[in-house]
Amino acid sequence: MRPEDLPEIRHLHLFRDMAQANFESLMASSYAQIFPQGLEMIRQGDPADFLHIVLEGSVELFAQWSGRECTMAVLRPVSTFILAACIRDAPYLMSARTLERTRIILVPASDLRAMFRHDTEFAVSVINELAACYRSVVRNAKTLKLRNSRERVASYLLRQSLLAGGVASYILPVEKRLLASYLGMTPENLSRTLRLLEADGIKMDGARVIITDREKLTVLAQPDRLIDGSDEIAGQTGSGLPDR
Amino acid sequence: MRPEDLPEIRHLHLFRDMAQANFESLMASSYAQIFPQGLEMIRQGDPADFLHIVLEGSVELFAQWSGRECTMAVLRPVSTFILAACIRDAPYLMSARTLERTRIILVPASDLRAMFRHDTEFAVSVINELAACYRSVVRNAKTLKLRNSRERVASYLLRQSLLAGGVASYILPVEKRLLASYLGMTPENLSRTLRLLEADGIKMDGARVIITDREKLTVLAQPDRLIDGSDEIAGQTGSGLPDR
DNA sequence: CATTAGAATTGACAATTATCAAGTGTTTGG
DNA sequence: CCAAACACTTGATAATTGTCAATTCTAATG
Repeated sequence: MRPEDLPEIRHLHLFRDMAQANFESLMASSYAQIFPQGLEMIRQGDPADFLHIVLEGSVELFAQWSGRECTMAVLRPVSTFILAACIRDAPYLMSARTLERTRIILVPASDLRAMFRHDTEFAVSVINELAACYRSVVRNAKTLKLRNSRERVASYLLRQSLLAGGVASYILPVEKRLLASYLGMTPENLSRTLRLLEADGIKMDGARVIITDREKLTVLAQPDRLIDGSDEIAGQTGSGLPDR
Repeated sequence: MRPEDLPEIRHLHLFRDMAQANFESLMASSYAQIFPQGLEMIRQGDPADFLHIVLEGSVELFAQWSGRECTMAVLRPVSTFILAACIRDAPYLMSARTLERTRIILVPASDLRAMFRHDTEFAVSVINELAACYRSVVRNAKTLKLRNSRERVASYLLRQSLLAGGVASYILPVEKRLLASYLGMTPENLSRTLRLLEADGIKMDGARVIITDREKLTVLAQPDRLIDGSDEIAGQTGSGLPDR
């Protein structure tokens, strides 16, 4: 692991509050690895031996069943993944593959489990992290069950704009076929839906999204902080989403 | 709270391992409440002030958006709910209503948050509980995205049979319209699907499910421990589901 | 026991979404 | 720069799922 990695990892909520000595001990047993693009680094069902931290590149979490697969999330630096499997010492529920050349830190799950018994501040951080992850998946399930595909696309586009600071135009952060899978639809359906949304305030130009009529898009997307928001730190207002 | 409630609560994984004095302290600030049938006891968006424990009756967790609603889970004794919202001191993401007359213990969220900083064993229990909840929602999201409604129904029916010990016949634990919403479909669609599944090894008689051809149903349902399983305690085999 | 409200079913139909196939565009590696 | 691979789009069609309306069934209540 490079020495310049440590501060970046240390800044993560998960590691921010633990004692320095404990952080160093955890990092001492961890190591970095670089994966080429398109490598399936985690296969669902395998035992969870390492907490993963993305430092560079990007990673797709996906699930498979009966010959089908779907994208569950895309992770970018700096973030951790598959914490829950590590904690429960259980098989991964999702697979992971790199979307580009990616540098990952691997933290042994057993050290992790030992550490939160030893360092209360770290335990509290793990609790907060897991609670946030849980709520994030619940939001996801809500969008899948309550919105149809057109509404999911519209709210996704609006949310991305807000995440980028309310800009009127931005580049999609992922390929469209991957976005389609993430949103629970086929690439063909996404393609047609994006076209149809040109009547509702957006315009596509390749991977560029241009919001031409935010009011109209908002009426369709009905953004909701209990779905599209994220758990902000107390005191921050966050996404600028309405209460309901 | 009744004195006979305490052992039941104490047996929950969440409270099993904490110091007795701490458990008593937590319970001392908690109180019981009885709700009539059909009462909306939690409204999504409200601040999370109490961890809830169902002691008698049953509770539906549901989500609302834009005039629609869907069932997210049904809880029965003895179990806790909305732990994550309490921990993050954030608004509830789901609403809750009683499905029958229900007795609930309310544990103040602030006491809860103070307690896991104070009692390491409790912190570890919270970590394990949250990780299990997270994995449970991920399984849910997987079934929604990877299976069509027929497959969701089939795997639900098979799973319930296995949970009841592999019985060939059992009563549905919830009303069909609620089951439909839980499975992400309309009551009409569920009704028709159940009828169609009579060609695939099941037979319905009111709320009774009769599995007439387990092999055939299994071929359709393709049960998968990474979706239909639950995080068993190490050493136990659990649901009897295949690895893939 | 009769009444009634709500659950469940069924049919007809509409909307949504997926599939298949063909083609266009874009990127990448030799 | 060219060729190949792959993403994306579009059209035609099929499958799935939802909606609306009308019964039938079931369970709770007075």
